[in-house]
Amino acid sequence: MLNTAWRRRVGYSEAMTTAADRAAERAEQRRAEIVHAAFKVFTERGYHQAGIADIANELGIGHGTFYRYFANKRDILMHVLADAAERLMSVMAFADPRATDTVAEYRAQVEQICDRLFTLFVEDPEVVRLMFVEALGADPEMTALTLDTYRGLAKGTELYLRNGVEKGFLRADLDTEVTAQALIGVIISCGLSLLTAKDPAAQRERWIQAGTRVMFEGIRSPE
Amino acid sequence: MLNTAWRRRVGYSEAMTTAADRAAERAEQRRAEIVHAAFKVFTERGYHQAGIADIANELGIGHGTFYRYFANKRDILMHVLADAAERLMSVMAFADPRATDTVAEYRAQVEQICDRLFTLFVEDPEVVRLMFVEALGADPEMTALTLDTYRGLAKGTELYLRNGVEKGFLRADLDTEVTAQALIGVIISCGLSLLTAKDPAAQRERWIQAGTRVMFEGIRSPE
Amino acid sequence: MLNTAWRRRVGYSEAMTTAADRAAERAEQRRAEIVHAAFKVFTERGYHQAGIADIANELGIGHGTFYRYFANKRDILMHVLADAAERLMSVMAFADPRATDTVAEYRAQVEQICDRLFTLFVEDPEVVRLMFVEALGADPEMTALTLDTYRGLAKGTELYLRNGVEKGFLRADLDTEVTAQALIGVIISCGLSLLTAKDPAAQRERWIQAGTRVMFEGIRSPE
Amino acid sequence: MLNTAWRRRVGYSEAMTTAADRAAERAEQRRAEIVHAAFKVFTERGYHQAGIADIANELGIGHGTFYRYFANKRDILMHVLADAAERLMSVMAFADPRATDTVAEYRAQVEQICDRLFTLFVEDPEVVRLMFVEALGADPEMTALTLDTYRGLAKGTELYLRNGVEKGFLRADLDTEVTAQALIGVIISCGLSLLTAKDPAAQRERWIQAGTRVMFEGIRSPE
DNA sequence: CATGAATGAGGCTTCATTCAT
DNA sequence: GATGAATGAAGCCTCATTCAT
Repeated sequence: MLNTAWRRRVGYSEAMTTAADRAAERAEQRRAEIVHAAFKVFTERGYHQAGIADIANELGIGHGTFYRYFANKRDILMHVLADAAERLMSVMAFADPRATDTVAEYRAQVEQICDRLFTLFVEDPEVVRLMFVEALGADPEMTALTLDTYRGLAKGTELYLRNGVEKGFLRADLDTEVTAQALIGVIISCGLSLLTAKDPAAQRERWIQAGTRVMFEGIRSPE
Repeated sequence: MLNTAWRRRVGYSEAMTTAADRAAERAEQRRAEIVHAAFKVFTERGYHQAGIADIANELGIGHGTFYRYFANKRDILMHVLADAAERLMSVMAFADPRATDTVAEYRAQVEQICDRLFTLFVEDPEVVRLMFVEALGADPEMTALTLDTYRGLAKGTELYLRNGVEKGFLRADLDTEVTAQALIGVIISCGLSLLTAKDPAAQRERWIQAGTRVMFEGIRSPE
Repeated sequence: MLNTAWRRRVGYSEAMTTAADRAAERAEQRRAEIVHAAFKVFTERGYHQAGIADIANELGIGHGTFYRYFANKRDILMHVLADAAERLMSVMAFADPRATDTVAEYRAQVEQICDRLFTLFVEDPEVVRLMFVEALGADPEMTALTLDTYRGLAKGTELYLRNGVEKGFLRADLDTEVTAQALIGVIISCGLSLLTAKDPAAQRERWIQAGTRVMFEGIRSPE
Repeated sequence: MLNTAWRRRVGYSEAMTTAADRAAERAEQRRAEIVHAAFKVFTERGYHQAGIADIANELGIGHGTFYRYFANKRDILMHVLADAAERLMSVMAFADPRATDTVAEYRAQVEQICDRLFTLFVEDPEVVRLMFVEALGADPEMTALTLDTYRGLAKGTELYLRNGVEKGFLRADLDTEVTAQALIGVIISCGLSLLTAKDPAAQRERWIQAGTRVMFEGIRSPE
């Protein structure tokens, strides 16, 4: 379940009618705006090069206001990353690991996940930039946190592999843990690649094709 | 240790007795020491958290001395990364892409490369940290440069795949370019994984096994 | 005192009640305070010996505050010099070059200008110090700029001389350009002289007398 | 006799045959070379912008060597200025203040002095740059010293004026002290003017003409 | 609540000077 | 004597953060 360190807990209550509630709603909206602006700024200039003033500027608010919503620069980074992670997760966690019973089914499932994932990469390259670049290098603690997140993604992926092994349509001796990490590596590489691709949409297709081929059949020629 | 594998040996003539030569040699040694110290400091604290003073302190030299050998902080980063890249390359570029004629031969070759590569990852995790973490996130320009480097690694890897396709022991329709990038992703993921592994040496073996299995045979169960 | 003569009055509308206006006014006042402090510091220690911290200290403000109002050390120098130049100009440019028709009138005009000018020199020796010492030697570019300023002063002085030549009360063959520069030289020399004079006020009178005598009649004894 | 603060005392003994003497001679020569190089460097970049390394570089010597001949950067400045002052003095002190008995004779003398002086300005603008720019603004102490030097030059000039007053060919009520200072001002202005003149040689002539005309006859038209 | 003026810790970099070789 | 490697004081500047309005 990923790591919870940068998970936002946004508790909307269903009835939001009092003035205080409306204020809280507006505050929450403001927070979201700031996160959005920070997303853009961190992506464009990089976390360290970006300043609080840049974020405030982006929104046309005073930079003092920023501190009414976030404790400090690190805090907003955490929230931005939580947002990015959530977007990533919402795509990857869509399917049910135990829903497939045959290679064909699983393959279809993988293709679907990849399709959605790589679409995200093409449409929101900021997510890639944040998750695979800024989060990784912000500082040692951030690096550790990010590696934990990657491991979390791998754990999620592993569930699919284990399902396949248990149901017998994947190799019985598959090292599900390491293999899952390797697959995450492929995904990261795809994300980074699309970041600078001239025609990301076209590349996306190739990655889906090539990725699933290797994943399922390997590279070797059928004898 | 660190300073031998990757140091540019400019080919001094065997007679190295003049004062100028000795001075040049000592200067080169100093540069290497500083690079080594920066390696450590950047790895431990991260590029942005690290200061020139930290590097100088590590060596017990005045921080003014640093500037006799490197123009500025960015300069030393470039040199450190060049070193890291060279170490990585020297391991990956060891084999001859066109030397193999069968899957078995190629697989042996891959296993050997992985063996050497993952050994580097285990023994010099700093290289991993520098190449896959710090280089990526230092600043936008560095990010671009690093992605270029990754692409270069992929291009190198592609040569092996193309050889296999041409010789017929790899699938004819293999998308060598994307597949090579995917393999680089696996390598990156392995590096990052070993970075925080409890028992990196043990993990190394699993990665070699699992990695080559997926790569050659895919994950699917033989029907 | 200092801050009134030369301050650019941007013509605020009489109703200056909005917060924004008051803020702008305070900012302008702050800028003026900093310029004033810099005036003092540069005069006392010299431009190169003075530090931003000295200026901030002089005002009892944090040195970071300085940078909210001026881009850098060079910037404040430019502003200080602009102020000094403006004060100098406002004294010299007071009279109308074409207003005089006889030697006597012109001489009275010159005496008045000198009176005002040398009064400035006595009362605000900082202006002299800044314009004739610091500005000249700050750096090669500043030197060129300052020499240009001197030339501008000479150009202004030349207008008076040309008026006299045209009206016939000054020598027809007067080299107005060079003579004007020579007169500026006399003024500079006076300023520098008063800078270290024991009794500047007394010296001032002598300069006015001796200066105008030489200027109009030369040094030679009437035969 | 100027002020002695930056006067070099170079005591050549007539017999210079022993090894020690030859060494001393070579040392003296080295000192002169360094002064010459510093002259150039200070002139080109300005005192503060110039570094000891620049001077050493100019000569192709190690910058440590510099300190074997001069105590510090300020020391070399003093020597350079002494050199410049000497050159200036040697031109101005050429004539005998008491040698003239008529206006015509004195005027000829002045023209000769100006001729030599302004020739120096044209041929060695570095002297001007050093004496009238760098010396003035190096630091407060230097400024004071330089103003003293100017006063010394004025004192020297005053001797000529006093001679004229005593002999009756200059106005009896001439304020010789201030007038002398004014004349120095004209000379300074001339020097600075020639520094940036497009055709210094041509300007030189105009300065001599215009300068002596004003000095002797004033600017007023003969009635 | 919003603001932005004020702050100062912190970091980079320069360069005059020293001193061992 | 000559050298230049080493040094660290000194100074500029940035920017995250605070807080009075």
